[in-house]
Amino acid sequence: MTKPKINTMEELSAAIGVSRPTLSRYFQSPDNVRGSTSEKIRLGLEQVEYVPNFFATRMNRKTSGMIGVIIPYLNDLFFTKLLEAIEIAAMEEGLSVMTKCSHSDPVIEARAVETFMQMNVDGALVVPLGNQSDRATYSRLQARLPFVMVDSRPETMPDVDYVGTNHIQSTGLITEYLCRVGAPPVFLGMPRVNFNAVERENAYLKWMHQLGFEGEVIGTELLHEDWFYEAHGEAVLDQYFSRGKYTDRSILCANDRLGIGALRAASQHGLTPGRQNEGGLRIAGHDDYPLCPFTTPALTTVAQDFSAIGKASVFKLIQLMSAGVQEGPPEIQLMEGILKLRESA
Amino acid sequence: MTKPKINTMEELSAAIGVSRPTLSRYFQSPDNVRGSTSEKIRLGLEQVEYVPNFFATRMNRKTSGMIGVIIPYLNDLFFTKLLEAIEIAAMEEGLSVMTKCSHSDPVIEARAVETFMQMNVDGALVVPLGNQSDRATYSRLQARLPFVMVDSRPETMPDVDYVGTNHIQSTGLITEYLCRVGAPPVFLGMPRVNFNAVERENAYLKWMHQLGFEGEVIGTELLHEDWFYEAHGEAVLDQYFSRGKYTDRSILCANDRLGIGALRAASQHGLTPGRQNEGGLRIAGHDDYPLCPFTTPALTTVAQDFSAIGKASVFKLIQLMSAGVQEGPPEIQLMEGILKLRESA
DNA sequence: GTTCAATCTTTACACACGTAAAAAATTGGG
DNA sequence: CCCAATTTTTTACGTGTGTAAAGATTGAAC
Repeated sequence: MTKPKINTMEELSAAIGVSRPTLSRYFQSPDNVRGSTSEKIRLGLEQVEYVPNFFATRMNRKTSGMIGVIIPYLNDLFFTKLLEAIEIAAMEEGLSVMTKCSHSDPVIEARAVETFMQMNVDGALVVPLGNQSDRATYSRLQARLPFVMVDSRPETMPDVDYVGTNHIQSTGLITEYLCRVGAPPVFLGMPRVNFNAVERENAYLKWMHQLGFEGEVIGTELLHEDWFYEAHGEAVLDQYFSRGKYTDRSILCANDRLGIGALRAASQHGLTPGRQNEGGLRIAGHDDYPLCPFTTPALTTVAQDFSAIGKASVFKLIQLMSAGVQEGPPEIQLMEGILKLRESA
Repeated sequence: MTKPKINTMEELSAAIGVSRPTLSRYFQSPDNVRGSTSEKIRLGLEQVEYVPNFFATRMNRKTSGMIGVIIPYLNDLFFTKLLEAIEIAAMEEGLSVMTKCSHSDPVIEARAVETFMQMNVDGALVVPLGNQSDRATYSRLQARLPFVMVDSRPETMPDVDYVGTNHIQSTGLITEYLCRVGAPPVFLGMPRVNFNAVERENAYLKWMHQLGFEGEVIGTELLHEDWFYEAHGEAVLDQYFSRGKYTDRSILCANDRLGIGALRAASQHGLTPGRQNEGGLRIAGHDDYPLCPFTTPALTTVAQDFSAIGKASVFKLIQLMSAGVQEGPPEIQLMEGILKLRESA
C-alpha cells in the first residue's frame, strides 16, 4: 500500500479539494485555518505522500529559521559536547541547525562559510581553527551575517562577539590548587596553533608569578606536523621521564587529551601520579573531557561549562539576528571553570 | 572598504554590464562563456559582494547535489570517526553532506528525515538508533529516497541496503585469540538496545561453542536508564570484582567504551589486566576506539574499518541515486575487522 | 430569514534563478 | 572590409510556494 506521491501544492489542492493559498496557510500553522478545514486537510494528507518543497518555501521567507555552526574537528569529545549543547539550545529556540566540520582545513572552512551565506542562514556560530583559519573568510561572514565566535578566537579579530571560557580564572583554579597542596606545577603545552592552549599557558605563567613561583613551560615544540594531542603529551613526557626529569613534579596539561597522554607516559615509566603523594608526581588537565573519570588514575581537571557556552552563544546570535545592526562594541562572555578533583592530582 | 552588496543576478547583470542568462551560464561553469567575458565577470565580481541564492538555484535543478547523514550520538568517537570517513568520501565524489544528529531521540530522528525529504537531498545515509528508532520513519524514507543503513540495522528492516562490519568475523578474531593464548573469555555485554552489541554477543556465543567452550554473558541487565558505556562497564565489573568473581578471567567487552570502564574497575580493585599473565585477568574490547592506545594498560581490541565503511556506503548511495529504481534484493556489505594486540589482553 | 464576521476561493503577482529560442552583436579569417 | 561562425542579448516561460486583494461562501447570532 504505497500512497500516491504528490509533488506540488497545486496537485495537493486538487486532490484534497482545498485552495492552494489555504493549504499554504495551513502549512505555516494549522491554526491559521478553521478547525473543520484543518481537519479535512489533515485527513487528506494521510492519504497521500507529500512534503512541501523546502527551497520554494524558504525562498519566499525573509528568514530561513536556520543557523549554521562550524566546528574544527569531529574526533574530539570536547567539540562534540559543545556542539550538542549548541544544538539543544538552538532546538529549544525553534531554530534548526546546519552543522559543518572544517576537518582542520581552512579551505573547507571557507567553503562552509560560503554555503551558509548562500543558504541564507540567519546567523553563524563558528568555533575557529587555530591560527590556520583565514581571517578574510571571517570578515566576509561578519559583513553579511550575524556571527558569534565560540570557544576560542584569534586576537586579530577583536570586532566580533565571543563566548568562551575565562581561562585566566579556570587556569587559576587549578594552578592555585596545585601550588597550595604540593609542588608548583610545570605546564605541558603544545605548538602555538591552538589559541586556548596559549591562553592557558599565559594564564598559568601569570598565576605562578603572582603566587611567587617561577613558571616553566614544556612541550611547545612541534613533534609531528599532523599531531594528535594524546600522542603529543605522551611523547613529550616520555622524553623527559626517560631522562629522569619531572618524575616527582606536578604537571599541568594544557588540556585533558594531553593529560591522558601524560598519564600514559607515566604508567609506561612505572610512575603512579596521585593526589596523595604530595611530594611526588601529580598530573592535571583542563576541560573535563568525558573520559577523565575513567582514566587510571582518574584525571583531576577543570570543567568548562559546555552547556552555558552553548546557550549563551545561541542567545547572543538570536539577539544579533533580531537587532538587525550591531550597535556598540562586541560583547565578550566568559564562563567560569569548576575544579574537578579526582585522583591524579 | 566594504563592497556594495548585490542580491540578485539581475542587479549583478546591471552592475557588470553582462546579461543575466550569460551570468547564469558563467556560474554553472566559467567555461560556458567566452574567455574575455569570463574575465570581465570575474573582475566585476571582485568589486561587489554577491552570492547566488542557494534556494533559487536548487529549485531549478532536478538534483540537489546533497546527501543527508544521520548519526545517533555525537559524543562517541566511534560515530565521529565514521562520520568523518563518510564526509571525506562524499567530498571526493563532489557531494555536499548535511549532517543531523538524532541525540538518541527517535522524534528528533524522524524530524531529521523529514527535513532531508523536504530539502530534496539526493539520498540518505542513516546510522540507526538502537531498538528505539521508529520503523515507520525508515519506511517513509525508503519510499522516497535512495537510502543506505550504516553500522547497524534492525532485523525487521531487511529490505534496505546495508554497510557495516562483519561481527561474526571480527568477534571471532578476538574470541579465538583469547581462547588460544589464555582462559576462554566471558562476554561483557549491555542492555538489548544496541544491535551491534547483541550481534557481537551472539557471535561470541557461536564461536565459543565452536571452540568447545561454554559461553558466559554478563552485564546485560539495565543499570541506569540513560546509561553511558564506560560507567556501565565499570559498574558491572565493580560488582563482580567486589565478590571476587572474574578477577582472573579473560573478559571480552562488547565495545571499547565498556572496556575502558572495565579497565577502570580493575584498577580500582588493584587488579592489573595484562597480556603476559596468561592465567590471570585479561580485558579486551571491540572497535579500536581512538583512545585505546593510551589507556593503562593499552586496550587490546578489534579495529573496524571506518574508512572502508564510509566509502562503501557513499558509493552504494551514489549507485542507488543513478540507478533510479532499485532492482533485485538489497546489498549487504560487511567489512572485516583487524586484531589490534596491545597490552590488556 | 437577515446580517455580520470569519473564512475560503479566485486571481494575480512576487521570489531568484534555469533555460530555450530568436534576434543582435561580436569575433576571426580571408 | 566583408562574411560566416560564434557568442551574447532579448524575450519569455518555468520551478513551487508566499502573499495580497477582491469576491464568494459559510456559520452563528439575532
